[in-house]
Parts: sequence; structure tokens; C-alpha cells
Amino acid sequence: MLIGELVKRTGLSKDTIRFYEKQGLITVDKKERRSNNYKEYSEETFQRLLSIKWIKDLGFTLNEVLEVLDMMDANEASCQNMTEKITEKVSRVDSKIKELLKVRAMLLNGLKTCCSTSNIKIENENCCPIIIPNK
Amino acid sequence: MLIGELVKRTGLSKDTIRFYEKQGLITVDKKERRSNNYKEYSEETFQRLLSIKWIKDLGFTLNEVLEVLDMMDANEASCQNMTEKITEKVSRVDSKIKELLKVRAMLLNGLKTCCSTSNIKIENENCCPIIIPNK
DNA sequence: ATAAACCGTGGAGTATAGTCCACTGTCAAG
DNA sequence: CTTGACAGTGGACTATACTCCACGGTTTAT
Repeated sequence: MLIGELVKRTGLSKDTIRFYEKQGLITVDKKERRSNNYKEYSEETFQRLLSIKWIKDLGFTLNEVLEVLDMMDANEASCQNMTEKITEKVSRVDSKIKELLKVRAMLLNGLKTCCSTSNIKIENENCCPIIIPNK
Repeated sequence: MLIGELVKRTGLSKDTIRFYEKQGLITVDKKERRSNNYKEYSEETFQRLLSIKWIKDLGFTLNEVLEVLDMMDANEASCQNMTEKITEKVSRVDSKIKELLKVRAMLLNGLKTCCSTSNIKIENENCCPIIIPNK
């Protein structure tokens, strides 16, 4: 199929697909061209793009997606290997969440230092204490 | 003080400080130069850099930091205005956390679909079902 | 015949927050 | 007097994931 159909079937944009090609996530070799130089994408490429979309949605970066695809290509995408990758990813997601919770707590703590009715005098100085570095 | 001392006192790198200068977060006008063209940073600039560091640590981007600094400069960094900004930030942080929790749940759900003892046959096919798009 | 719609390539631009480099000038110590 | 540490500038490069543009060729419809 030509790229236009791939766009329709995957929901990815033309540019995104071309970008994935540049990044080596998918490949089309020269044999797979029509006489007019148009690329003929295979059903496998279509499936591969669906995999990319899916793995990306699982929170992996494109580089990580590439690693997973390479594992698939090498027939090494066993449950054991994937479990390892996913467990690792979960812990990175957990770290990120922890970080954000810390930021959230700092922001809420900041809110407490200002804007309480007892702080009206500070408020009147026109500079909220929250933006004054305290550590 | 010269940039070297600023580096020591703020803990920011020379390049970071210069970058902040390029971005307009701090300024040194031509009067504040020594005869040899070295920049003479004021105590206010030092304080400003501490504010930048602090606000950034609260989870704001540099653009947002710039907005806050502009509010400070315009004497508009009142508790009310800051509360608004912070509340907004908290809700964006909350969205991000929610997103990550969703990703986390999807990953854990994926783990369940593979690697259970009942899935040993699938495992043997050398392609973990988690990487097969299912939606 | 020509315009619209499609295909191809290469390269630039976006946002974020710096980091690194080359090249040059200045100052203090040995 | 020269070496090293410091200062200045401008511009390139990093990672991430595209998006957009120019410019050109091809196919299809009117």
C-alpha cells in the first residue's frame, strides 16, 4: 500500500511515518518501490507501525520502542525479557510520580504560607512570601 | 562581583548564568562593566538568581519563572496573583500525575497478561503478548 | 490541458534547558 | 615573559518527537 493508505489505517501522519523511517523504526528497501519510485509498504510494516503506536502508548520513548522492536526482530521478546523492561519502566514512572508529588507538596505548602487571613499584612506588601527562596 | 563568585554563591554553572542572561531572566547593563569589560554583577542579581533557582525547584519552567519575575518587577507578585499561578500549576501537575498513573496501570496490566505460570505456552512462542497491540 | 491530489527528498524549525567549543582578551604569579 | 586562571562572545550541539516547508515528479479527474 502507499503511504496515504498507511496514514488512514494507522492514524499516524505522513510526516510521522516518514520520521519513523528516518529513525529506522521501519524500513522500505529499494525493491519495494513501484516503477514511479513510490514506496510500497507491506502489511508487516503496517503491523509494525501499530506495534510502535501501542508500545509508545505504554509510555516508552521511541528509542525504547526501537529496542523492543529489535528484540522482536531477534526473537528475543520473550515474556522474561519484556517483564524486565517493563518492570524497569514502572520504576522510572514511579520515580517521576514521586518527584511530581514532591513538587505538588511544595506548591501546596507554599500556598499555606501566603493567603491565609493572618497574612493580610504580608499580602499588602505586594510580594507573596512564596517566591522568596527559603532554603 | 564577577561571574566566578556568582557561580560559587549560587551553585549555578557559568554557562547556565550566561544562558539566563541570554533569556532575559537577568540583565547587566553596560554601566555595570569594569574597565576591562568584565561584568560586575550586583547583589540584586545574585538574589534574583536565587529566586530563579527556587521558583524552578517549585516545578515552574523558565518561561513561567520569567512571568513570576516580571510580576515581582511590576510589584504584582501579590498573594492573590501567586495563588492563582500556583493553583493552576498544581492542577497541571495533577494531570501529569494522573497520566503517569494510567501508564503505570497499563504496564502492570501488561505484566499480568504475560509471565503467569498459565502462560508458559505463550512464553515459548518467544513473543510476549504484551507487545501486541490490543486496541 | 491543466489543476488537484498524491508521492518523493532534504532540510529547517519547535520547545526545553542548558552544555560545550573556539577564539580572544585580561590579570596575577613565578 | 610566559603560563594559567579567569573573563567575554557567538554559535553549534544534546535529547525528544515530531511538524512544516520548498521543490520537484506523478497520477487522476475535469
